[in-house]
Amino acid sequence: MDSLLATELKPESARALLKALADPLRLRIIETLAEGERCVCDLTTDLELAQSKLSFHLRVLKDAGLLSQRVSGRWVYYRLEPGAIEELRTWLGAVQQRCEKTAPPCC
Amino acid sequence: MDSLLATELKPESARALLKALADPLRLRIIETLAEGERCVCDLTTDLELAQSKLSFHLRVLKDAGLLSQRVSGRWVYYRLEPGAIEELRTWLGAVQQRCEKTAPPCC
DNA sequence: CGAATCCATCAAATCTTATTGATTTAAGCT
DNA sequence: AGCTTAAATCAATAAGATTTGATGGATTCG
Repeated sequence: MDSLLATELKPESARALLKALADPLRLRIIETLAEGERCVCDLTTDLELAQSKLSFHLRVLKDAGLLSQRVSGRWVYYRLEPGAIEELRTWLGAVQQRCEKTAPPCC
Repeated sequence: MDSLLATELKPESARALLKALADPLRLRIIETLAEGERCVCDLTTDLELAQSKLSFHLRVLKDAGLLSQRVSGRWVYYRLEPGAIEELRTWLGAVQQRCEKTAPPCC
């Protein structure tokens, strides 16, 4: 029915996305995963991070919907969920619309 | 020379924008200012906020480039800087591009 | 001038996030 | 089974962000 409509992001989810992206380390993770799916152990060496630290940030990104994971044996592979950023852009577009009324200077 | 090119946002500034937007109260301020320019005293009553609290968040938004201010006598009027959100959207678009290579599953 | 109003700033208290090192669960290996 | 490795979780701490109430500068008004 509304399959063609971009489902408007809940403010709550939008904020989770914004907050997740607003961190330099997490952006590094995202840039790295842009190269392709990686397992946690490769990420720790590539990014030179303590394992538990990386795990913490991966969780933030996953909870926000920016990453998904795939488990294979002992390894866990993370990859980007590119739709998430698209949704955020759409949401920002809506905010922008509301802001562009360019209301008259007050008083 | 590059006057027509959207000047790419520095990561530092992008993060400031993301962080500034990732807060419910600050989003309320933005939505309110979307109605038009307002002085701080009107905002305190409209949003029912302590003055120093509002002042704090206005500063965060202004430092991120989302608001600008105009001083007139005792009053300070804040208004949206709509270009800021546009810049953020552009920046997000660039991130998205980098992410959409859809690299092959690892291993 | 003196009183009142608008607003920014400051310091202290509190709340939230991030880091660290240790522990735990699960899987694979010999 | 015992040993090793991968990764999540936990508890303690550190670091940041926000809130609160107080203070001070600037401006207007009587």
